[in-house]
Amino acid sequence: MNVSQLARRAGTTADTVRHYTELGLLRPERNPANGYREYGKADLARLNFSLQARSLGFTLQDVSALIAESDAGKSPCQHTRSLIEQRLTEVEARIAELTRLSQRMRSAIVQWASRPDCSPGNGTVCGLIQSWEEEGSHE
Amino acid sequence: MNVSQLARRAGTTADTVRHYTELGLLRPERNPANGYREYGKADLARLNFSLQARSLGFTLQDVSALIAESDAGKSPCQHTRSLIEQRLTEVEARIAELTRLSQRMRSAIVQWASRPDCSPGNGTVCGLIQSWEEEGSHE
DNA sequence: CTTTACCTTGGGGTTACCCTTATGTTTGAC
DNA sequence: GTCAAACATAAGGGTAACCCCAAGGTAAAG
Repeated sequence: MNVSQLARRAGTTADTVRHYTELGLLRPERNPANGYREYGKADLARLNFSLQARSLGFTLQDVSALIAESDAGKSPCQHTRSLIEQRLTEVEARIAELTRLSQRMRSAIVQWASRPDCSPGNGTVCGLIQSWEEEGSHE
Repeated sequence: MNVSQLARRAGTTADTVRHYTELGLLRPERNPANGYREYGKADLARLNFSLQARSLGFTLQDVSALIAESDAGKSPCQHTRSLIEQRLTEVEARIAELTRLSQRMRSAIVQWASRPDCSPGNGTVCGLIQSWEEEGSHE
C-alpha cells in the first residue's frame, strides 16, 4: 500500500498519513524503485487506532506513547485510563475559558450598540475597543 | 524605551513585544549603538490596544487590519463591530465542538470502567480505545 | 577590573495537520 | 506506440500566538 491507498482505507488524507509517518506512528518501507513509502497491514491497524484515539481527545504524543508501550509488550490500558482523565480535565478547562471569553465578547457587543463610532487620528486606534471595560471590574 | 521596559508598562512579556514587532503592529527604531529596538509612546498605545483587542477575542490579524485602517485615517469601528460578531460565532462553534468531545470522553470513561485491561500483542494497540463505540452509532 | 544580574538578538519549537512546487506514474485515446 | 491528461508522490514551508534557548552585550556594584 502506498500513501493514498492507506489513507483511503482508513478514511483520512494522504497528508495525515505522511504526518503520522514523520512522527513514527507508522513505519513503512521504501520502494527502492521510486522512493515511495510502502505500508503493511500493521500500519493500517496503527492508523485506525491513532484516528480513533484522536477522536477521543488523545494527543498524537499520547498515541505515540501508547503504541510504544504496546510494542514493548505491556498493556497500555492503565495509561489510557489515566491519560483520558487528564485530557478531559484540559478540555473542560478550555471550555470554561472560551465560555468566559464569549461572555466578554457578548458584553462588549451590547455595550458598543449604544456607542457611536470613534473618529480616527486622535492617538487611539479604535475607541470602541479601548473604551471597553469588564463588567464589575472597577471595585 | 527598549523591549522589556515597554513590556512592563503594558503588563506583558518581552517576547510578546518582539512578536508584535515582527508582525508590524509596533514600529520601533533601532539604536545604532547596539542594534536594540527603541520604542516610543505611540508604540505603547498600540500595544495596549492590541492586548485589549486580544482579550476580546480578536486575532492579531484583525488587530493589524484595524491599526492599518486607523493609520489610513479611517474609523475602524464598523469593521470592529463586524469582526467581533465573526469571532464570537467561531468561539461558540469551538465551544460546541469541545463540548461534544468532552461528552464522548466521559462516555468512554464510563464504558471502560466495566472493562478489563486488554492483553498486549494480539494485533491491536489498546483494546479499550479500539473497542470504543459512539453511543447510538449503530443505526 | 571583575563579578553579578539583567538585558538583547535571532532562530527554533509548539499542535496537527494543510498547501505548494516540482517531479513521477498510470491510463486512455489515437 | 506514443502523447497527453489525470492522478500521485516527496519534501519543505505555512498556520496562531507566542515560549524557550544559547550566545553574547551591558550596567551597576565592589
